[in-house]
Amino acid sequence: MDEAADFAPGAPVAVLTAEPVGRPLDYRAPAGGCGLGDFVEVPLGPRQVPGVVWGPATGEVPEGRLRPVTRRLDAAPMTAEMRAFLARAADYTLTPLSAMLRLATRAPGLGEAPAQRRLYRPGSTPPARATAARARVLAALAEHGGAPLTLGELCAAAGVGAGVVRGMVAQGALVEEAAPREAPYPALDPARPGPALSPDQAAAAARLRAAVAAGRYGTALLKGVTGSGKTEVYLEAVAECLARGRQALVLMPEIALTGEFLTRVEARFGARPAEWHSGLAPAERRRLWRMAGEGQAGLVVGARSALFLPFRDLGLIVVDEEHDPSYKQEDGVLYHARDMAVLRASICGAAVVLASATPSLESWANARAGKYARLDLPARFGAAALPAMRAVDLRADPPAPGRWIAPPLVAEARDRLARGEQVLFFLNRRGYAPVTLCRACGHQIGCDACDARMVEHRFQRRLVCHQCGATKPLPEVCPACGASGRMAAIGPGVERLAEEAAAVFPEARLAVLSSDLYPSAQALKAQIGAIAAGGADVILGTQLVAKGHNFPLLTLVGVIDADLGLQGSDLRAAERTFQLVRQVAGRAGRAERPGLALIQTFQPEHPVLRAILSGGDEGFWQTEAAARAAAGMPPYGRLAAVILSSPDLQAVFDTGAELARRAGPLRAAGAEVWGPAPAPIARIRGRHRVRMLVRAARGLALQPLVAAWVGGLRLPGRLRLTVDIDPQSFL
DNA sequence: AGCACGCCGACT
DNA sequence: GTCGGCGTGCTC
Repeated sequence: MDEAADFAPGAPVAVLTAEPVGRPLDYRAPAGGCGLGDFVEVPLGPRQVPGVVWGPATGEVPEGRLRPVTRRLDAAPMTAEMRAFLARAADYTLTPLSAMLRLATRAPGLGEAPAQRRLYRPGSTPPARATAARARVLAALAEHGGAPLTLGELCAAAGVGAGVVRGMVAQGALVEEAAPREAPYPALDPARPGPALSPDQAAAAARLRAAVAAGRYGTALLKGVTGSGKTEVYLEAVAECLARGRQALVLMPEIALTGEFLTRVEARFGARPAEWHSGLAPAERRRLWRMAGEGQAGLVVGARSALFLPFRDLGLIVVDEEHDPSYKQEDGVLYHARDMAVLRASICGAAVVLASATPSLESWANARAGKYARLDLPARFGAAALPAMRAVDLRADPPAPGRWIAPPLVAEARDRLARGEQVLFFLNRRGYAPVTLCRACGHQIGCDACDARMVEHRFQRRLVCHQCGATKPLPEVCPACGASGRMAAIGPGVERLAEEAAAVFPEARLAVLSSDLYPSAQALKAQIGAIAAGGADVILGTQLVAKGHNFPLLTLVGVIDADLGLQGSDLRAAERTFQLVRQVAGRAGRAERPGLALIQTFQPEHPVLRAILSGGDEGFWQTEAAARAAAGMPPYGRLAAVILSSPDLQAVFDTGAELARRAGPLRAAGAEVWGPAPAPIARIRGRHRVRMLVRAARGLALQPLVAAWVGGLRLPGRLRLTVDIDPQSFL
């Protein structure tokens, strides 16, 4: 424990806590001294809070006034690499260092000694009086192959009371031993033979293995269409990493973390990996956090926050579905998990694999520029071919009024259903209807706290605000003009589509996959599993169906409104639509049966639709890249957004104007500054919002400029200022 | 984040 | 005269 004490007892040290102080504070080293990275407990005002020994004292406060560190905590010290990662991530995202530490210490009971539990195994002496109960206890233990059991397990297995066990311990027939509650994860065996790989897969796997074996930073973009076997390929990289005794991390969009992937890992390595996501029980969270820190968790599969686990020796990070927008954390600390993965890997000498069928333009451009290696898996693995894709021109084949599934799609679906195959209708809109308006006066029901229309959710029988989650009942009487019974649902949501599907396909079993219809991620995953096993004929889904789920019986995908994402002026509208429609279409025909995707649109001649339909990926990316480069937009230029919000409208605009006045140094450095302008959603949760946007050339060090710009400002009252470096969403 | 300090209006 | 509203600022 007391190896390398960098600071002698009483020596001044800087300790970083997760408190909003933001920076390390000076303390005196505790009795026994402490080392860099040690987890400690320090007094802060009237409280005791956990922290990390961050470095030599800053000297901001005279030594005589320093309070001592209370104690060292029983946790593996934070590695120098982890500290460097947090510091660089804080600088990059313009986030206080303390907030980064909070991300990295999301484990309950950090400071407490690891919980122990008592285990029982047979002792050397046989029971003095061999009663039936005592014999059952020994038999129960023998049945478990000699592995020790807890008191509860043993009593249940033997059908005896705790008294029997206690008596046997007293006379030496049983031995009681303490074991850490936090058991290591079962070791994965990288030497097990992997599956047979196609020549393309084998070639890609060999390159990834070599990259991991090199033991230093490098990023590869692994591009392969749905079903091309990307997972098998990057699991070979995982195998290489494990064989070298280093840890591996596979990141997935939270919703894509299903049992299917864990089962594949088990088949490959003989044991399941450790899992990290927001739904984890506190004890499990603590166990994984500690095991990662002790190097005991060889492979962790997790959502984006797993990036901040205290890995001892991380050799590989895989970012699966790397284009997925959910990798960008949009509240609290604003970071992009893909970018932070590359940052962490570059610091700790790990390989990165970015896997996707439809890479982000950022990654595509980095590969083209030679910053990333590029590996393509062209063919689908196995018998299936890519789904055929056709447009349904809604101008020529419109659905009946009040309906949204056009006749060609209905006909095709009937055929598939008659053959016992599954059909998916995709509409990226939760709820029943996006707009509720009064037929008498035209009033639309909006949220009281947000500048947004409320969406009818018919299953819930309420109107829901998709910005703040507020709900209210559907009014019988128009709140504006008082007309009764004139409120009308306008436009389709996935629930309304289900209603239509039930009418058009009365025999079919329907399943609606929308995140709001399930109480927990667990329930949603169970439903996805049931559907994959054939528990439904027609699936109505929002975008979550695009995220890597495999439905073997599915042969027809109908995209109800491909124009939906193209309407806004969002920088990434084209890219997002391309990725989403391609991903959804890729759900069709994974098994032996050929798939078909029908894409409903009013503008089949639109370049994005043409690119989707033609399958000309490279052409699409080149066109998109050229347009972004011409506009100086990411990835060929850099953006930073500043969002001001306050309940006080005047304060928001005044501060925006003040910021605009102070933008001189930014402009002098070559950046453009736009705004202040009301945000597209000008009010959320009662807070008015104003945006400013900074654009700069890629070579410009944007963060220091923005930090100086924003930092000099005195913020009145309840006004909040958020800086979003590399913004993805422009709401 | 807490928790103090502090400076103005409504009561005993 | 005092109680208490929460705006402002500090925590080593």
